[in-house]
Amino acid sequence: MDSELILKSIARHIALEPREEEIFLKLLQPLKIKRKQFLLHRGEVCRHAVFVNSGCLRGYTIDANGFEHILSFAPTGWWIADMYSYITQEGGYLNIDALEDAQVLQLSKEHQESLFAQVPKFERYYRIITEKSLVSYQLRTLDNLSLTAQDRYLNFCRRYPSLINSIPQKYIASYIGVTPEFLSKMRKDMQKQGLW
Amino acid sequence: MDSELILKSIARHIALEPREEEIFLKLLQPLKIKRKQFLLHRGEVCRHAVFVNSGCLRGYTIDANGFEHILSFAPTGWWIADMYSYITQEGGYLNIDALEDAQVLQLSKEHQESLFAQVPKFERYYRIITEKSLVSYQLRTLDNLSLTAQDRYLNFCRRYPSLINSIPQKYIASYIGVTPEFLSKMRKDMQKQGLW
DNA sequence: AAAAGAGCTTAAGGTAGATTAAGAATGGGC
DNA sequence: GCCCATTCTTAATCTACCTTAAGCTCTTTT
Repeated sequence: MDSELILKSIARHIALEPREEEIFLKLLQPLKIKRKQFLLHRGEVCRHAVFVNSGCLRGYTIDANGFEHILSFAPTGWWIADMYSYITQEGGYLNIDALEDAQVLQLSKEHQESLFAQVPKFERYYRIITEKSLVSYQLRTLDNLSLTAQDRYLNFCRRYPSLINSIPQKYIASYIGVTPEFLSKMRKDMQKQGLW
Repeated sequence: MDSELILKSIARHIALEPREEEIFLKLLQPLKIKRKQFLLHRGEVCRHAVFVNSGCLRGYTIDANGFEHILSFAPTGWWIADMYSYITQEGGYLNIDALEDAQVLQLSKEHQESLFAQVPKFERYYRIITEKSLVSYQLRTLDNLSLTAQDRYLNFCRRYPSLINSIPQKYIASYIGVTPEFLSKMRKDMQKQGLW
């Protein structure tokens, strides 16, 4: 099990003793996922929070007309879960699948609670990363309310530079809230305008 | 200082001993705010998380064209802050003001850290309410991506029934992302359709 | 009680972005 | 190295929502 990346991510927020690292790592369950393979289907209970060691996952819904809407990408070094379902342990609303072959580390809800009991410092770690995630969704909400599709796309490019050339463009369209056709047109317009 | 409401809110997530309650309450600073009075201007550092004991506040931005976009309402019993600024203690992007005369309890960032040091259980409380807030912004993001303005309005009515008749309609328009004129038209259409 | 302001409604005309449909380019699986 | 999938592009048409502007209804102020 490759634990270097996740320990580095944690060390950014709390300091662990070797004993505490060991407790934590024992609670993780490694898993390999193939491209297009699902980790979670809508309606299922999300039993694990998932840390991405390599590859890229996405969380998304399908609306009444069959269109996908991507809530989140999880490239290397990010966590992903259906937070609503993970918190309540009731059926969720997200599908989670892999955009590329991926290796992940899973932390079950029960193991997380056990971790909090054994090493209370982890409450702090999860509080802090949840706060950061909250801020990014707040910014995204304001972007959705106030920006044109073109500005949302430019923001996306700034915030996720690594994804621009590694995932199909249609997924970016689905994340920023436009059709693939319109994103294609925007990109052409931006080239003409010399913005690209 | 009226502390009943905030203690009840906390008791829903963690159990406090009388001694711990006392420590907490001493760190709070009560404040009265008049309608239209500002708690925070864009660009300022958000030094306090604010719990609303009575009244209603809102957090919002103003875009490049001078239009307001409401990120959050904070009616009685809710917390509000510019989370980005509160976390980083750098200049923020939100204005926060009162829609009605209000009484609030302020917890400064320094006092919050002191609270975590003295009563680590509070890490858990803030983790949990941050998780819930995160989930509600995730749902809102998906609503913005997948729903029509009319469905977003119906959702708003379901989620904030107390606000529908207590705040001006133009603020609801600004929250769901339409112009006041269009919300007015939608409501008329919904009456005709018998949806109302 | 008049005046001023703030919020709401109505309606005509405009635009960002969706829909539909077709063809072109890419790329993964065998 | 070929084939079928998937993805991307282009363009015409359509629509949800915006803009502008005017008049109306409440409040609040004087």
